[in-house]
Amino acid sequence: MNIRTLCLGILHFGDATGYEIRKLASEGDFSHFVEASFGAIYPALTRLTADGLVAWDLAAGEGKPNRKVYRITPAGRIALREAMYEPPRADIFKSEFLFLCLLCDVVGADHLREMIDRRLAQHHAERDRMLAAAQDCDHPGSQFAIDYGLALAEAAITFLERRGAELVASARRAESERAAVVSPSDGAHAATTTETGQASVTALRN
Amino acid sequence: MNIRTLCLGILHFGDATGYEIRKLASEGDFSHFVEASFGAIYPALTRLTADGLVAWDLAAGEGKPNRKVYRITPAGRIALREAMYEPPRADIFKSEFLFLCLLCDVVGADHLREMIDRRLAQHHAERDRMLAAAQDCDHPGSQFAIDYGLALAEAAITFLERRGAELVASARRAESERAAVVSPSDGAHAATTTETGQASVTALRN
DNA sequence: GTTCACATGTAACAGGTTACATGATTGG
DNA sequence: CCAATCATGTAACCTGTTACATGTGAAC
Repeated sequence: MNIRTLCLGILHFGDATGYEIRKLASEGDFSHFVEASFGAIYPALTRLTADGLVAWDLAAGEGKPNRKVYRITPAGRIALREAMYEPPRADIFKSEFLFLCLLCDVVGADHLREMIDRRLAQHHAERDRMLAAAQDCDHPGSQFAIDYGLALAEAAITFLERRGAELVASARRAESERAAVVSPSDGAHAATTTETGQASVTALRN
Repeated sequence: MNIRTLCLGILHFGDATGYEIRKLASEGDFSHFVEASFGAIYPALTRLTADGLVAWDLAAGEGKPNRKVYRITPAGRIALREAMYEPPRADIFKSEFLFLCLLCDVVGADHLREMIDRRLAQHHAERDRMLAAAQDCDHPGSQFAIDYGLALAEAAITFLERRGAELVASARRAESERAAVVSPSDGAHAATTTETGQASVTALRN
């Protein structure tokens, strides 16, 4: 699904500016399963306007200039409906965090624990946000989507709380094994890192 | 996280060809939280080779030619470790399916039900796959990642089974309301669609 | 004999991100 | 007065996808 369809979907629920659309998509009710940045939204709206699927009015807000309030046109509603009849693509779930967990034996146990705690905190925060959103919401679709996100967040929290410590323990084990092999005494580890590390520092960036 | 890091992570667990890496990333144990295609992996491996982070040997397999078996180098291990110490990006969850649910009142209830059933079937299939993978796996990180995926799949299945019918019912309601407003008698719906639809057909593609 | 799985790679292209550029208003 | 929020937009860049091009061996 492209950004244009996303914009149409958001505008289906009510008029909005590009700024507001981005906010809804990255902080609001839509944020749990879509993504959008300014650089993607503004061009999308321009093109939707050219195609006649949306239109805008300049709102003479209190002093705030250049507020383009977009609305979906009848043609836009039809295009949206059509898009919704194309088979949805498979859900995409990308998790660098899980990748880190998978590679638990290449990082220190302390780092791993910190990452797990941080993720847990994020999930908690997100859950609270969704819980609040679920309250003032009576639209069936939104309710469904929020509750779905809530159910997944709940599951993630439960899992991490139950199994996180276990993973950290195994990382701790790997760590001490590594230390035992590389250097019977302490301190030699850093040396091993710099030895071959010269070429690889930040090699994976850009 | 870029594809190069992904390749390093996979090679950390053992040597593999580009073909195998893609398979692991899109069907194997890694597939639940990463994504990669041939067009991304082969260039990534070429560059990793140039950077000295991986190396390859031509395997003279039984008749099969040109099998480049890649392995991670010591410098590669260090780069991987370094990459794992960068704070992981937030998980990305994109779901066209949930977007469809959100817009339940613009599609027909039958279509919605079909989509939900299909998604349910996909989740079931994926769960079975993960269940099988969890069996022959004793590595703590992999076990953790698989069980995480399993927990989320379970939660999604439970939710969809419990709440799917409800959403379909509300779509059904919206549908009949729409029919009542647009055309008291049946059959006029298609006409409404084509009326303004001319310009919007496939307008959202490309 | 043809389809499937294995196997590698390239090139065009689309799509989106990041950073930049700009400016008003509000609240601490 | 400075930071944050509101508000719009552009351009360079990166990254990855899709489709193409090619070839082998095994199984049906």
